[in-house]
Amino acid sequence: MSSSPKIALLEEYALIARALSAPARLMILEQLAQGERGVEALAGKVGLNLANCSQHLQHLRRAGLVASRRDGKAVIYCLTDTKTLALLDMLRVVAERNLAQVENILRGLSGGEDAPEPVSRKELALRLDAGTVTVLDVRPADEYAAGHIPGAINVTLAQLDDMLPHFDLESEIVAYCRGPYCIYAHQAVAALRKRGFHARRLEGGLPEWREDGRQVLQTDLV
Amino acid sequence: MSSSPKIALLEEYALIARALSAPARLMILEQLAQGERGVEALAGKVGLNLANCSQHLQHLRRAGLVASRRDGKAVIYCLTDTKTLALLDMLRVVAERNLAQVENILRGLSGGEDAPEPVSRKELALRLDAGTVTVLDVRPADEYAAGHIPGAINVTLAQLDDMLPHFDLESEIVAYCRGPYCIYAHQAVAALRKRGFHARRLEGGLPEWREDGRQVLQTDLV
DNA sequence: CATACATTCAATTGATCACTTGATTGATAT
DNA sequence: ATATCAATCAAGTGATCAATTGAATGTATG
Repeated sequence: MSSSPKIALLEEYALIARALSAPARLMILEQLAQGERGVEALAGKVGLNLANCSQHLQHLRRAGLVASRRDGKAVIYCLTDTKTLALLDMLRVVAERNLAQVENILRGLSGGEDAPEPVSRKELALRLDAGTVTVLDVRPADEYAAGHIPGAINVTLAQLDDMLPHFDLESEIVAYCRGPYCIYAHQAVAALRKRGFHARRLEGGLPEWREDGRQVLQTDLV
Repeated sequence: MSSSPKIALLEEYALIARALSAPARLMILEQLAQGERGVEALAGKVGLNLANCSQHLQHLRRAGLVASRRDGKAVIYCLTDTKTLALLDMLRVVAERNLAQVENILRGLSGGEDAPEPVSRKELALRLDAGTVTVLDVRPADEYAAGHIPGAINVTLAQLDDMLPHFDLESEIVAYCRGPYCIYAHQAVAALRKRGFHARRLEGGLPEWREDGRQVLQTDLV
């Protein structure tokens, strides 16, 4: 019951903003950006109670950000619009520019050092063709299997130390993860640089890479 | 008290989203996009209680979206970052793409007809130079005085009917207002088209025009 | 120094939200 | 049909929020 059309419009915009105003829902959206998921899988990944996760999903659906379809007993959710990724990224950009707390946390992730500029997706694509770079996918194995950059090696943070001897101290390493909200790549780069490697983050994550229309490899789902 | 840096980051992003989750605050931001304002002026424009407006402003400041300075007895607020405008516009885009309700309201504003595509700022600038267009500023007189597109005529919706005889039925009229959240231009275009004029909206409003680095004229504040 | 003014703070009320628990729906398999 | 499983619904609790009112703060002016 809105008095004027102006307020009615603003209430719709506010509905979307409200949908983005809970960390749990941002994590759900980050997961859905990787690909469609069932409710139970989402609840597990995000660390939520099943019923709670279902409620968050319906909150997101009311805001038009996700859609669902039935597949047998399961209900599969997905993003309705890849533009949502741009909105999420803009939210991050504004946060990084205006909130000192965000800068502090990011500096903390880099071990107090200044992190190097991320590598653009275009540059990585060129250097992948030229073979002058090692690419690390720092996500959990199941997400790597569901789709990854061709040539990328799947190494979780826990496995990283064991892998160090296999890397070249001279050539550059580029790490990526789920996207701008994911900190795995930050942490991997910090760990590698502390040990003397030349490491940088990829700008964005797999969803952004896919959104660019670049090739994504899927491991057999036997 | 955040367990992990990841959640701490997401809480910061969510803080900004929460700041955008109330229509009143979106209206405040729209006003501040026009230029800096005192608390009382904002409260008046947005139709809020003074104390309430002050609280909303502090909510926005906690999210880093606005900043304040003292000027004598008054406290003047302004946007901290023009990137915020891009975030607000993205919010609108996602809403228009995914919420049927938004489409309904916008169609209602255009009197049930399909509204024509808006005129780009670049096109308007060219046609202003060529003199092949009439530009209407459909905002209140004080906002027009504080800054407007050179050559634009200030006509509020209430005055529009009286001005109709002065307009040419053949040449095109372009109307603009505060920006993407403002519906004055929509309504003016609908009214003009209903009467047979060739009218279109400008894409964005004065803040976006200024953000492009284009000329803005200010009426003397004698 | 006292007064007036603009803004903020503090305390209250009603509404909404996040999360939990337990019951219910919908679809498959035996 | 019955059992089983995934997901949603319903109800309850504690927390947060929006809006209002009245008091307190800080700044300029007499």
